[in-house]
Amino acid sequence: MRPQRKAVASKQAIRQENVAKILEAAEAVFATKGFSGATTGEIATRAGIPKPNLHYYFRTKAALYRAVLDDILALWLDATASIVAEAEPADALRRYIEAKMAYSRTRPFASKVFANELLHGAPAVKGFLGGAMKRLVDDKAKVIEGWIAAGRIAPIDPHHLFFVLWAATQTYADFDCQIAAVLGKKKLNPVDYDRAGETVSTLILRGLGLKG
Amino acid sequence: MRPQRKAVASKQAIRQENVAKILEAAEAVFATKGFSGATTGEIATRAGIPKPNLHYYFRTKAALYRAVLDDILALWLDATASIVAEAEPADALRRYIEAKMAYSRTRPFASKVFANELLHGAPAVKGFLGGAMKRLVDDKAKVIEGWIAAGRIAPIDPHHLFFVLWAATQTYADFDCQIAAVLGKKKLNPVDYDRAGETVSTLILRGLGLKG
DNA sequence: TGCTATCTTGACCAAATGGTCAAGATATCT
DNA sequence: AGATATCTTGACCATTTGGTCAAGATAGCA
Repeated sequence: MRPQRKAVASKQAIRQENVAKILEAAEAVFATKGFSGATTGEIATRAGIPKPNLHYYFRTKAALYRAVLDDILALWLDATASIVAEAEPADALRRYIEAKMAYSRTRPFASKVFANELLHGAPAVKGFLGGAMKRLVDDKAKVIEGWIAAGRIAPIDPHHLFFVLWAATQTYADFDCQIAAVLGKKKLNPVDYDRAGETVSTLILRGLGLKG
Repeated sequence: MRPQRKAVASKQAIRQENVAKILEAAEAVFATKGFSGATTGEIATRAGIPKPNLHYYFRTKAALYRAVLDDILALWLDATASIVAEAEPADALRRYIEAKMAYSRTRPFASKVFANELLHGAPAVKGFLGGAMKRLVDDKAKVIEGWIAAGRIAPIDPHHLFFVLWAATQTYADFDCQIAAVLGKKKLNPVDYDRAGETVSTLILRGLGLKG
C-alpha cells in the first residue's frame, strides 16, 4: 500500500503518465495529419516510446482516436456555461465568445481533430452530436428565445446564431494558416486573437441590437 | 480534321470526358476521406474506370489532388465580385453572403476539400493563400474601409469581417453533419440553407449598422 | 525473498496501396 | 491501307503500416 519514495514510479503512475503522453502526442498528430494520415509509429515517436508500447495501452489506432475525441467532447460541453436566462445577454454572449476564442488559441489541436472528424461525416461522434450536444444546444436556444421574447435582444434564429458563433470562433483554430497567410504573417499571435475576439463580439452584439 | 458523326469518341473528347469524370470522383473522395484516406482505387471505381487508366491521366495521387484543388481555388476568387466601392454596402454584402451560401449548398465537396487542406496546414496552397488570395482580400478590405470612412457602415476590422463571413457561410458545407444532427435532421434541405443565409445576413448587416 | 501482474521492446507479419508494365485496342494522319 | 500516337487494362511489385509475439524487465505483494 505504501508508495515508494525513490525515483521509482508506481505502476499506476507509470500508466497515468504514459497514457497522458500518448494522448497528447496523438492529439497533435491526428490534428495535423488526420485519422488516416496519422501513423501509430509517429504518435509513439512523438510520445517518446516504442510503437508496441503504445499498442499495449491502446489496442488499436481507432481506440486511441476515440480516446482523444472523448477528451475533446468533454471540453465542448463546458463552454456554454455563461448562457443562462438570468444573465445579462451582452455579458453572457461576450463571455461565451471569449471562452470559445480562448479555446481556439490554447487548444488548436483539439479543435482541429474535432473539425476533421466533422468534415468526414462524424463517423465516431454522430451519437454525441444528436444526443448530448443537441440537448445542450436546444436548452441554450430556449434561453436565447427567452431573451428575444422579453425584448432584451433583437429577433434571430437561436440555433443558427450558435452555428455562426461556433464557426466564427473555431475558424481561428481550424484555419489559422489561412488567416495568418492573408494577414501576411507566419503565425497568429495573441494580439491577433484579441482583435479577432473583439471583432466577433462587436459584430454579434451589434447584430443583436446590444451595442451602439 | 473533320470530327466523326457516329458514337465514336474522338481522342480529345475521350480525354476531356475521362479527366472530368476523374476530377469529379476525386473531389468527392478527397472530401469525404481526406488526402491520405482517399485511395486511387476508390477514385477510379467511382469514376468508372480501372486504376491504371486513372494513373494514365494523372501520374500520381498528389498530381490529381493538385488538379482538384486548382479547380476549387478558381471558384474562390470569383465569389467576391459584388464587393466594389460603388455598390450599396447592404446590397453588396447580402449578395456576397448569398453567393457563398449557394456555394456551400451546391459545391459542398469542393468546400470540404479546401477545408481539409487548410486544416492540415495548407501544404499545397500556401502560395495561393499568401499570394492571389491575400491580394484580393487586401483589395476588398480597402473597399470596406472606404465605406467605413464615408460613414456608410459601422467601424469594423475589414479582414476579420471577411474571416467571419467565410466561416459563417462555409460552416454549412464543411460541418453540415453537425448542423443537421443538432437540428435533429438526417440532412440539411434547401430551406435550412435559406434560413441560414437569412440569419447570417441579418446578423452581419445589423452588426454593421445597416438594418433596423 | 520469492511469486505474480504489469510494463517494455526488438523482431516480425499480413494486408493495403501507390504506382508500373507490357500487350492489346482504338482513333488519327498520310 | 498502313503507320503512329493515344488510350485501356489485367497482372504485378515495393513500400508502408497496423498490429502481434515472446522474451525480458520492473513494481507489488505474501
